[in-house]
Amino acid sequence: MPARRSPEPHERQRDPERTRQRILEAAAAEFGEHGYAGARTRAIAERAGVNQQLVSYYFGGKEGLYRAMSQQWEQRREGLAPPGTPLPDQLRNFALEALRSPAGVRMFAWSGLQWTGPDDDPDRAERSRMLGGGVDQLRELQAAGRLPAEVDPACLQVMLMAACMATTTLPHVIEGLTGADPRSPAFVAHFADQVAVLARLIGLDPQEPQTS
Amino acid sequence: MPARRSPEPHERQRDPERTRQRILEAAAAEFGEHGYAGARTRAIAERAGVNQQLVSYYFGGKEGLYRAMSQQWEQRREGLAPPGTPLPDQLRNFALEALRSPAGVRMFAWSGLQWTGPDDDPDRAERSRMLGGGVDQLRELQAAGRLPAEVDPACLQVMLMAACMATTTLPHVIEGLTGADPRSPAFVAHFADQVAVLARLIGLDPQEPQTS
DNA sequence: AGGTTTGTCAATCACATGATTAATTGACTG
DNA sequence: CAGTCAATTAATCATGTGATTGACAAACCT
Repeated sequence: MPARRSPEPHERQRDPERTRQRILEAAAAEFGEHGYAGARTRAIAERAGVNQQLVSYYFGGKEGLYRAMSQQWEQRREGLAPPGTPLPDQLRNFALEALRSPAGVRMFAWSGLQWTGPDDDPDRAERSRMLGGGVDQLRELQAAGRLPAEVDPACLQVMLMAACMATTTLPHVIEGLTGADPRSPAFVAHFADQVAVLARLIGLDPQEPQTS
Repeated sequence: MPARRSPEPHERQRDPERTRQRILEAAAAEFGEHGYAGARTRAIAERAGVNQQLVSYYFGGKEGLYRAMSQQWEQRREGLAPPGTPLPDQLRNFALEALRSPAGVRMFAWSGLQWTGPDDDPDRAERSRMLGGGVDQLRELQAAGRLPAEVDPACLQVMLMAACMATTTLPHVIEGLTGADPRSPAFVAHFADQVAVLARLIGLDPQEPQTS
């Protein structure tokens, strides 16, 4: 009998960490597809291949699971925009995120509609920390005179983010307007390019290394 | 006793048309706030001040009510963009819609996330009918050489729509970035102006009556 | 090995939800 | 005024839902 002595964590029959992770992944998928109200705890357990009770055991119920998972996603989002990247590319990358982790983008969209106010928003801190950078870049651009004074950088940033998420938030509009499948890799890529084009149109190009 | 003979419809104790309408309005509010899955039939009945059963009586249940109401909203949306209006103003108006009928805009946003495909989309027809105009204007603009060839007019239109809806779809981002209340009339108005500014930045201004 | 803790499961509960049924009330007809 | 139909209500149902309970089994400790 091959009764091994010290099984590697990933081979163990009982691996709480792995189970936790599986539940979180399943939750992201389910919540992403149906939103908080539409998601079913049973469905999450099934997706994860575990017993439903474990959701309560590890996260204290549906709400706790939602919080844990959304927080995890907010943190993951922080690494999304490397500081040095030119804005058009940064935006294109964000638009492409709909391809890399559709569930994450969808969750982000749901959370916007569910948002009720600054209070009871557990992810407020992570979010504002993550979003500061983009606005700063726009402010610099404006200070350099490359953006009209009438532009409010924060608003512009928000509008561009909304634009990037359109394949997720407005698929019905896209389908009705172009006939294309808003979620197909081909279209998302095309759309991401168009976001970059828009950014360039506004004049967010990286300037050639300073003439004066 | 003032037993009047022909009471005006709105004074009658029993007025099916009025009841129908009250239910539809209540439904818009409830569905707008919580989305389809989150909305409660009981809450709709209470808002409307009628018995819950009437929802089934008039609309055949929650789903029927949702369909009826969303269709009504799609139709109402058609009158939103008068043909002659310059694009920047048209966009500003759309952004201001978050003030005039928040429920309508929110419903539109929910429907995007719930959207599963061209099939089982009852409002497809109305939507595409309503959206055609904007893209045409952009195409003309492009044909006139006032918009780079690399721009895909349909995508641009979608991105601008998404931007207009940002006070509704990304309130958490707005709050975290500006500290302002994303739903306050003051901010929505400011944001709508910024949308117009963006439109002008892209060059969607109405051209002064042709020089050549 | 024996006992304790921790991870997992099956079975079940209490409750909210959407729907149904049947009764009631008001309006219109002849 | 009786009778009929439409509008509205109250009471109840079947079911899906998230949560709980208690058994039990694998790992850990000595």
